[in-house]
Amino acid sequence: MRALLVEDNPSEAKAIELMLKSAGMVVDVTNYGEEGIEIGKLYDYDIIILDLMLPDIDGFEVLRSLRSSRIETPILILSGLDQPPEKIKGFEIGADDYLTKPYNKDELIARIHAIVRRSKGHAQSIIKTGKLAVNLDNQTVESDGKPVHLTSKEYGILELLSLRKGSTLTKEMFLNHLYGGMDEPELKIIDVFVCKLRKKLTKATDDNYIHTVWGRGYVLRDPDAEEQPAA
Amino acid sequence: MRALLVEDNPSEAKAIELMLKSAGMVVDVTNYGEEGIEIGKLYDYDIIILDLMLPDIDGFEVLRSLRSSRIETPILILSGLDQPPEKIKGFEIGADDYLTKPYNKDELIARIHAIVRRSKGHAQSIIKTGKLAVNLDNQTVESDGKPVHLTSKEYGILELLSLRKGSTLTKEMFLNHLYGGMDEPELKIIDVFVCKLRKKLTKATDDNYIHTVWGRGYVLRDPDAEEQPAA
DNA sequence: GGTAAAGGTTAACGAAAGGTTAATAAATCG
DNA sequence: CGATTTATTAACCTTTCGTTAACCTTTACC
Repeated sequence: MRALLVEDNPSEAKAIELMLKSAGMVVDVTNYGEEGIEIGKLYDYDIIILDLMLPDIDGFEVLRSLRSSRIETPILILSGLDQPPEKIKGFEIGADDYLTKPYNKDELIARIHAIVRRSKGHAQSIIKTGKLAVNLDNQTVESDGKPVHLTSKEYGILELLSLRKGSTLTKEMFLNHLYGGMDEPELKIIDVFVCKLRKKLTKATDDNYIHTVWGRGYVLRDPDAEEQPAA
Repeated sequence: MRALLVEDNPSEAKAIELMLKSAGMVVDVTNYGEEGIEIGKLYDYDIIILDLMLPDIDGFEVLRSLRSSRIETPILILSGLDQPPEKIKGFEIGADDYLTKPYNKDELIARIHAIVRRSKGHAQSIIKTGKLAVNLDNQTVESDGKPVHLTSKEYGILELLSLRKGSTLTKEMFLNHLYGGMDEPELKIIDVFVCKLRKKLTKATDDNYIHTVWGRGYVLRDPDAEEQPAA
């Protein structure tokens, strides 16, 4: 999961960044609203966390600007103010959730998980595909109840496949989901992780869940499913 | 599907080109309005995507020039301006749709698909012919609900046949639909793909959909249909 | 703080899929 | 029948994918 944090206060930013990373997220941080707009448009984040109190631009401006650029990324607003008018204003122009400081870590993480899940059309935080069960909250995977150990990148691949199961995802999308900032490795790394992941999954399930779509990417599909309307 | 993109800003052009290609289109790009007019007349595109803000010529001039040359290719206009007078002016002289920047990728692709479909007289994005169902949006084919795997060129042949089913299409038309720019292979390749495609389709349907019109080309026809009024 | 283990990354190479050409066989027309 | 067009197959080349091993980086633990 890839997140963008827009927070002007550096120490506050660092604190939140650590919270997010401890929950397994890939996090990009900016202390400037303008920059937030810029890179928010540039990359495809799973969520943008936005502090309302920015020095150069009002947080609402960032939100409005992103939305008017048709950026559909879910946005969670953080705020010290608990003023109802502000709150309502924020929701109206398209924020997906609103959290008032001080908030606690677990609540922040839980809300983020819920927003991202719902934005991809999943009501539950456990996504089941055949014998596989991917738990988005604690980033674990089970096969028929037995835990499957995955490394964090392997999990990242499976997470994206699960969130968008049934559709073909390009390697670029995986790269985008797995890495933050500018230091992306080579595309080829995705092949390697898919290979490792497949090996672990077939060992655990005796089935093949990840299908290759030549020249396009990969799809997650339930091998027991009757019919596939195609993606 | 073959598209011509006329966009003066090179980085913008590259971005859009990638979007279109990721949706499986064959794309030619030009950064100049004059050139857009020229190659727009020369080749038979399924759609022309036109940015209004060109350095040498006004986008409307391109549009007007193409239309006055009896080029009926559907044209989608992109624009940074959201001024109603401009908009109306654009539609009046024959644009088929109008999209204001910034737009999002899915919307752009969806509109293009819709325009091309309608320009060939199809209301739905799934074209059914006997047991065959060709899904133009995700480029998949089904026979009685079962997926038929086609390579991208094979699909390209069937796509054009479906879009213009009932009419005889020359090999040149297929070549034109399948390849962009100047690097077209030999005409003969169409025979080869039609052969491969037929083989897959008869295997999947036990029927013959693609008929040869000697000396002219190929037609897609429903084998169960009574009578054919000729193309 | 040093060291082993685990994870991440790159490089390399063979396998597979797709695209193209060329060659040959079959069909159609005059 | 001969000329031309089409059908089919095989061979070839290119791109993409799968897999492994080696190498580097981070983490965890003593």
